[in-house]
Amino acid sequence: MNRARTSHAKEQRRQALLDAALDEFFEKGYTAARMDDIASRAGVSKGTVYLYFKSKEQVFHGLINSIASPKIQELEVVLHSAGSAKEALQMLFRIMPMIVAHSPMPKLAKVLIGDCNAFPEVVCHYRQQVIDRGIGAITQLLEAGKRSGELQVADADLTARLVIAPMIYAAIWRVVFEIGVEQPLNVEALFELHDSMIIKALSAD
Amino acid sequence: MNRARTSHAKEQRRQALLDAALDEFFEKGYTAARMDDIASRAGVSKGTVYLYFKSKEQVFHGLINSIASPKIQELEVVLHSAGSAKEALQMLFRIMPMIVAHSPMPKLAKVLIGDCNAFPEVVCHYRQQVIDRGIGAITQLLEAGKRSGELQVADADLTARLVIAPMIYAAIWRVVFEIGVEQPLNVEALFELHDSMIIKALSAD
Amino acid sequence: MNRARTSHAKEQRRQALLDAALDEFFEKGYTAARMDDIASRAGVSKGTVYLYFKSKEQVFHGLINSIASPKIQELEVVLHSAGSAKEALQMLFRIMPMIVAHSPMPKLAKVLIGDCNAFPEVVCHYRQQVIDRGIGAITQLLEAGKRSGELQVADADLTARLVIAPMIYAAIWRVVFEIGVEQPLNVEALFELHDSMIIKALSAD
Amino acid sequence: MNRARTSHAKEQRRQALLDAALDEFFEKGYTAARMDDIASRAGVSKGTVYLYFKSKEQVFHGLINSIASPKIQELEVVLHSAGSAKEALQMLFRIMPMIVAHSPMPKLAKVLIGDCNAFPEVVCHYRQQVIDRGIGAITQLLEAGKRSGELQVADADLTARLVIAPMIYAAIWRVVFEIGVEQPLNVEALFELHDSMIIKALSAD
DNA sequence: AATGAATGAGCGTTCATTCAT
DNA sequence: TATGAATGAACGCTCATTCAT
Repeated sequence: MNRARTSHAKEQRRQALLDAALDEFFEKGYTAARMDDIASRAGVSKGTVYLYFKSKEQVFHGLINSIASPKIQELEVVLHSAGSAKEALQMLFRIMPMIVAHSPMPKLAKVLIGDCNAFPEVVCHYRQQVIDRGIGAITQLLEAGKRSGELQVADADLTARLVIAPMIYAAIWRVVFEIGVEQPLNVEALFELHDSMIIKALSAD
Repeated sequence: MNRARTSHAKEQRRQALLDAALDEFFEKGYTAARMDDIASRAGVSKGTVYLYFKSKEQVFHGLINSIASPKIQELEVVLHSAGSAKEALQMLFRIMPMIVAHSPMPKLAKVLIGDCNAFPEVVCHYRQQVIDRGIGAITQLLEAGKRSGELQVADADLTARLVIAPMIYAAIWRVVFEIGVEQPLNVEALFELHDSMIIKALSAD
Repeated sequence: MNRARTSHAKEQRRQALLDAALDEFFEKGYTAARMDDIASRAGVSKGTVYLYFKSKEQVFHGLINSIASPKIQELEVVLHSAGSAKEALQMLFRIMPMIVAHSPMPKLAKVLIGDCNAFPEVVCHYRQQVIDRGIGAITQLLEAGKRSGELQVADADLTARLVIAPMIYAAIWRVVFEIGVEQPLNVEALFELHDSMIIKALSAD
Repeated sequence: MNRARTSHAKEQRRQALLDAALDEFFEKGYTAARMDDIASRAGVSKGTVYLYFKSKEQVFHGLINSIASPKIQELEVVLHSAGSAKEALQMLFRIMPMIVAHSPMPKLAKVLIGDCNAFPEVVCHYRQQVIDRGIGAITQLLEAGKRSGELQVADADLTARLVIAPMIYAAIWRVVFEIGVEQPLNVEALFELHDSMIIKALSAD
């Protein structure tokens, strides 16, 4: 492979390595993934990986950090831009299938679940920076809906969890059960249904 | 360790090894789990494991088989014993928190998710014998409720998935985010809420 | 297996173990042969072998000792019973194919060759008690024939070696190259030819 | 150990490993030989062996292939270059002691004999490519001598075997009985004697 | 005397990491 | 910066040996 001289080229190569790492970690899990395979998937040789990451563990940390944070900020912005709570929920239910079907989130989730015990700090950090903030944003919108009388919400935090549960379910389903399967889960329809059921369940009588 | 001479004692030891294996696989993942550690967790020496299982892979298969199938049969029986669809759902929502909090299912799920790519046949078999049957049973009860006019169900299969989604969510949550955390998720309350929201969402207007 | 109470029964079982050991050592070599397999081939359990032999090494030694010595004494007797040197040689050439085709010698030779470096004392002992005595006996008969003018012998020791060389060749051939081969070496014919050629080569002009 | 960078240096290192392997297999047998010992005898570490050979078995195959074939072609050429059958035989009897005393053949033969049952395909291949061709070449020269009236040959194939038998004998003798022995077999004299006896035995009356 | 469950040292093999070029 | 040969710790698995019954 020709050399990455500029800092831009280096950043690109670093990203290529992270992409390769995600795929390898996803397919094999952290322990079974081989540095060699990450390297060749990124089109470089084994030693090169160590120019960009100090160790396999650092590749993992780099991977988590590169994916985690940005998405949540987007989410927070989107939810705050909605006029009403129901509108915000509907935006959410339109975003969710996109995340499940067209983002690296399911792969990352699989990796995190599989290797969570090997990286408790990562899990902790991830929970605080991603999960808690995500659930927090939804909790807030539910409480706003409750205050405005728009929604009937008994426990906003638990309700937020029920709101995102199908996303977790669908993400897991995709990465675990849809490897080489002909009939994939209809994610769009699932979230449309979820939308209508949640709206009905939270509507004032 | 004293010897297992009767076939009963041997079966007990086999089970002790499977228990140890579940914990090790759960904590480290299949690849990172060491046969040595499984052995000492079960209180025997390395070589002894191989008296009960031909290989690490066979330990894994033994583990999956020992946990998977029986539970689902129970579920099917329970659901069919209910008088009405709503009653059946309520039984389901009382069972779910038990499964999440007091069965090996969450640990097993974590293992399966983490190592699904290493054992596609296991995943396939598990899906057919456990997942599809579980979702199938719920789908049937929803359709029965629909036929009797008790429930409003647009798509029974997708609805069944939304019914179980919080169980997947809660199971994952427990094993991933509640390692050494002081404030655990209130699973009971979550499923009570899920119960009331699902019932409301499926009720005739 | 029922117990061997009398010392005769014990001796029989010991012999059964040695027979099994010869076959196992022959088929796998000393290192690759498993005590377990020797035991089951003899129809007893693993632990029983250790009632008759202190260790795997002792099984090997027991095996060598049980086969080696007696045969050579027979040979010495036979050769001394002959009227003339040529007669003695002819007896020898009739015995040789029997040894090659119908005695455990080829198997034993294969084992000894394969594991000679692991058991230098055994090899040394075997050479002194079997090989040197065998070659010595033939050397003596050749020298007797030379003294009587019956044979032309330049170097009796080397000639003795040329006399037995085809037996070594045939023994090796059988155990190495005739495993599952349809057309075996015609040992009888080989030694008839050897007989005639040696006689002609050693005859006075 | 410094690195083998050029393909020439790598070929050299591969050869060094094969040399080490021959010695280890010869001394301990295939099963008892340790990859570690092969490595250190070649001056490299354990892992390095696996850069050159996929497995212990492949080391064995590599060893057989590296030694077997070339020698026989030489032999065929040499025998065909002789003016007469007797001349050819004499050349053969001058080559034989060289092979026994100064080639790896005796060591290789010992290894092959000791582990023939573990590698039946190797034995089969070796027999066809080396043994049968070697015996075939000698058979042909004997038949040529017979046709020209130079030699009296009853059965060319069996005679060829008697011609080479002392080489097998001497090779075995060397590797089995001359480990740490002061008085080695006089191989030169043995083959001189064999020469004269064979010539006499095959001469027309 | 016989069994076979248990042990643990030992070996083949893998792979993260290093480093000379 | 990039390479890939070399290393050696680590792990799955085997099997000679022990010992309680």
